[in-house]
Amino acid sequence: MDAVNKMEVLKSYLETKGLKSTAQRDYIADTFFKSNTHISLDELLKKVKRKTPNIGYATVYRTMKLLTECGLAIARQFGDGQTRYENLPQGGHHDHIICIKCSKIAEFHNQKIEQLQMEAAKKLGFTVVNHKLELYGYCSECS
Amino acid sequence: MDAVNKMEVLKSYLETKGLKSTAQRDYIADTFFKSNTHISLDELLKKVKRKTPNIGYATVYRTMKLLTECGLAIARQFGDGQTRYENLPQGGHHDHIICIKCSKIAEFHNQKIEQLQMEAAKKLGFTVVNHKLELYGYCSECS
DNA sequence: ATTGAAAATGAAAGTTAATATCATTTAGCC
DNA sequence: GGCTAAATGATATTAACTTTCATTTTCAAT
Repeated sequence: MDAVNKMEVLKSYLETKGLKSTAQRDYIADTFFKSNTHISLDELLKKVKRKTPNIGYATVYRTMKLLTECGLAIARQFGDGQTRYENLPQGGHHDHIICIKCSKIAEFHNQKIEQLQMEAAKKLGFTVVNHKLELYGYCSECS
Repeated sequence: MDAVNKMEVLKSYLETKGLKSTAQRDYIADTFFKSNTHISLDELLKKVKRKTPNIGYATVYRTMKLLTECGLAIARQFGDGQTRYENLPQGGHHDHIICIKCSKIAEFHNQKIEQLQMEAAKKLGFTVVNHKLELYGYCSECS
């Protein structure tokens, strides 16, 4: 799903909820959808303010809350005390590795790990539908 | 590793760091080691205050920071805005698989998965010191 | 056992991020 | 265009975490 499609999903979500659409919210959402990192509210606000300096923190906060609510964003906490919002990746699911010193986040995907997960779950009688895998360590610059 | 062993690990950690041992810290640590849930600072403070009402929040905070530092506790955030501390389970590290219908939690451990994690991290220049793996799905009774 | 330096404590203050409030503005239906 | 509900932006509040500081305690060296 690309940014344009996501905007459409958002639009129809607003309609079903009887909410109004505004230039600010659209711009915040669009900026978020075009970002490819795990972005915090402050970072997103800064980005948005470049073109629209009068947008307030509260509006960014409320927009991200809305996007999280309708599944277009995922709120994540990596332990540095800040909530980061994950834009649903184009290539589907991925896992994270987080530097415990500088908080840098890298992404990876390993099919074999996922297969082993399924097998481990099966042994316990479970059927996996989703998972969360986070590695914590030191990045090349901090080790 | 049981509570007694953990106290010993803590003690030797304090020694190597040149830190002093105190009744308060020992009691907080012991209380934590004997807990089996993911406990928050407030909860732990409350527990500790039952027998030692004059212990302060800051001391609990500092003790848990210390335990996290030396690997005897793991700080986790489940998205409710509170940090919870996980007591290292007796059987060593394990991962969780959670039933999304009945919330049953099973535990498993797979050495091969951990190895693949290390490898994936290495490719990205990271050194792993810790990880978090949670599978979500249906247990045998709910599937 | 006494002493002195370094660390620990507890209370309180400071910090940070998240959330709520409120007066004003805006969207969208009539 | 006018009306009503929602949105906005600034600010205030809250909650959790972290630091500060005066006092107390530990422990190693007498």
